[in-house]
Amino acid sequence: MSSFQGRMHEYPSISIDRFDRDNLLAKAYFLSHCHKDHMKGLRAPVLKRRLECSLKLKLYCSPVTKEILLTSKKYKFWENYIIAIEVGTPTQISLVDEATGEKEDILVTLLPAGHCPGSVMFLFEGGGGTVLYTGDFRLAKGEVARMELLHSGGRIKDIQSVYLDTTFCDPRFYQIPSRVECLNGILELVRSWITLSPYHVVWLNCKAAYGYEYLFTNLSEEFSIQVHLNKLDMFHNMPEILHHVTTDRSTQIHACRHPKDEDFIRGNRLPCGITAKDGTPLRIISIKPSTMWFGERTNKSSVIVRGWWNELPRKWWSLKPLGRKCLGDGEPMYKPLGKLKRSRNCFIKEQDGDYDDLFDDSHLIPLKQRLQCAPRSQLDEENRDPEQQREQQVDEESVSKRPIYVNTEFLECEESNDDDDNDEDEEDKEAATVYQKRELNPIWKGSVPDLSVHCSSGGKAGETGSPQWDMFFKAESVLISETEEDSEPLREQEVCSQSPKLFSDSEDGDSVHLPSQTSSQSTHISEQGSQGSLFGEPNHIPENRMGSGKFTKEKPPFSTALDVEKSNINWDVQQHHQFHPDLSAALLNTDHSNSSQKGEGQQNSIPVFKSGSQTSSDFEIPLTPDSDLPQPEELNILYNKLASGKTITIKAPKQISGGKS
DNA sequence: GCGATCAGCT
DNA sequence: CACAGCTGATCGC
Repeated sequence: MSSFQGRMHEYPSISIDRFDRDNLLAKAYFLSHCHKDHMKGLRAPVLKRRLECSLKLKLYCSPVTKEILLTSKKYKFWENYIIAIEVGTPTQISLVDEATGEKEDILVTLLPAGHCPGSVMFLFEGGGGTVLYTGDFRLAKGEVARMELLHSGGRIKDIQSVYLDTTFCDPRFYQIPSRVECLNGILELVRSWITLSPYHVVWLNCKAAYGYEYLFTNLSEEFSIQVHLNKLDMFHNMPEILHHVTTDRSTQIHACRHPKDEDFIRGNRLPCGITAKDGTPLRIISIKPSTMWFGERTNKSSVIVRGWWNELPRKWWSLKPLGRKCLGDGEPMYKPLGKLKRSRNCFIKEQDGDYDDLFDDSHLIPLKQRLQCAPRSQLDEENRDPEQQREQQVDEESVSKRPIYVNTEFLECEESNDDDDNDEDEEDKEAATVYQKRELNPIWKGSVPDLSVHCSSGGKAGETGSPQWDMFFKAESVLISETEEDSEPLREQEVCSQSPKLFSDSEDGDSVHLPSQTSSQSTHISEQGSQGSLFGEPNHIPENRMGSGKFTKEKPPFSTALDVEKSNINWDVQQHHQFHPDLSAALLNTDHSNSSQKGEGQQNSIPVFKSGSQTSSDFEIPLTPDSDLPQPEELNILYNKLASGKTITIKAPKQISGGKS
């Protein structure tokens, strides 16, 4: 849940992404995107009543957000109160006090946020100054810098405040792979799986309602296989998406949901209940896209974790991510991080007393967690560690060149509008306040053009260097788990497109009834809906944004926002069915050799398959206390049995007293 | 019956 | 932790 309460200091009469409590008195509403945690109160009867009594009250959002919102019956009553604003089109809005008739004009500009279809940031300009509300956003390095509407007269606009979600402004997310990297990895994994046989299917475990569409469309494009979804109506005016998704269950790529879909997958069934016509059990892997994953572990050796999850007793490891201490008791709040400075490091305290305490309690945070990111000119070049210098070099290659001065509670930064450093000594411009979502999120990174973060952390983030994500994402081999059942080896056959005849549409007792499965839905593409960019593309699409290679054929909507959040994929890959003797025999040898190379020094690692030339297969998850560790001999026996296709019986884990069953 | 809140889960 | 949800229980209207 976003902790932003809906209102900004500068424009307290408008509400953004919150529609309850005090926000009921707003003169205008703004919705950045259609995720539930940004829609609190939006369907409340009290708000509906207020709408009906008002002549002026409107909700402003992007055309795509409007489309999505009105698709839902629960929000249909908004129909006459929504005004869609095209992305990248500064629009004047009058805020009218209906009691007194007082009027205030503000200019609002929607900027592409790259978070999910229709998602935008709001730039407000008016009597209260220029403020930017980012909402949830995901933008590649340099992408904001290219937004012309954040510039004026060749310079960045004087942004007084940035209202920012700092969820991923944390050293733990010291590097998140790009959408392209994640997409490449997923494509290869899916390719390696679905080409094995028509019975090999993929389930995309996508929790959020929107934000994975780029994944669906790229998968569909690459393999000419539409992705199965429960319903498509929200996309009926979005042909770029609609073309790649289907309600026809007879496909090898699924993103369908069911209230108990995890149970379905554990039982080797797809949430939609589809089965192969000839009764052959499907072989399902689940892929769980996750950005949080990249913050949950500091030592990431492999993004792809294959097999074993169901078969080994759970007591052998703990899957809990590393915990994080939380300061205070608290209700997370948006609080000012500090002043965004043009060129100096001096901090101007917010006059509002509510924030005075913010800058006095940085001592609460262990020194190690503090980030002191001084401007380059202030850094002692010789004293910086190699990692720091390396990061500096990386940053220098980017458009953004200016560092931000960061500590745990506030940051100061410099702004540059050009590529040189000529404004080092520039006078202070109007300061900007950056609001952060949680007190523990210390880093603010480049929401304003031409800002970058140069950090040296005392924590672990800087110790291991930046991961090379492309290495993690290479799917070289597949480890397949086993079950007690003996299965007939499958014919390996090329699969280049879906095989509709393969699957049975008849609903057996266990299958799921999906309400909206009409054949017309999967084929009908409306041509009426040119509602702006589905992914909030900038006014101009930078050349070479997508690099080279296999993405050159991508369509524009996906070439502009393919670079940050949801696409950070953790392939929590689970294999949920029978062991394929031939394949596994070959692959298990690989695993075995990897495990052998590890030696005794790393016994608390889960065996995983590694990519490319990497030989280490560490995946460091702490052991559950008092658990037994499988000895190498046991593993050898296990591997050999698996390799030869024998049945393996796993002992039930011991009950740990006091623990959950 | 509905909405709000909370706990629990993924 | 928290991403973006969901379900179920409880309480008040």
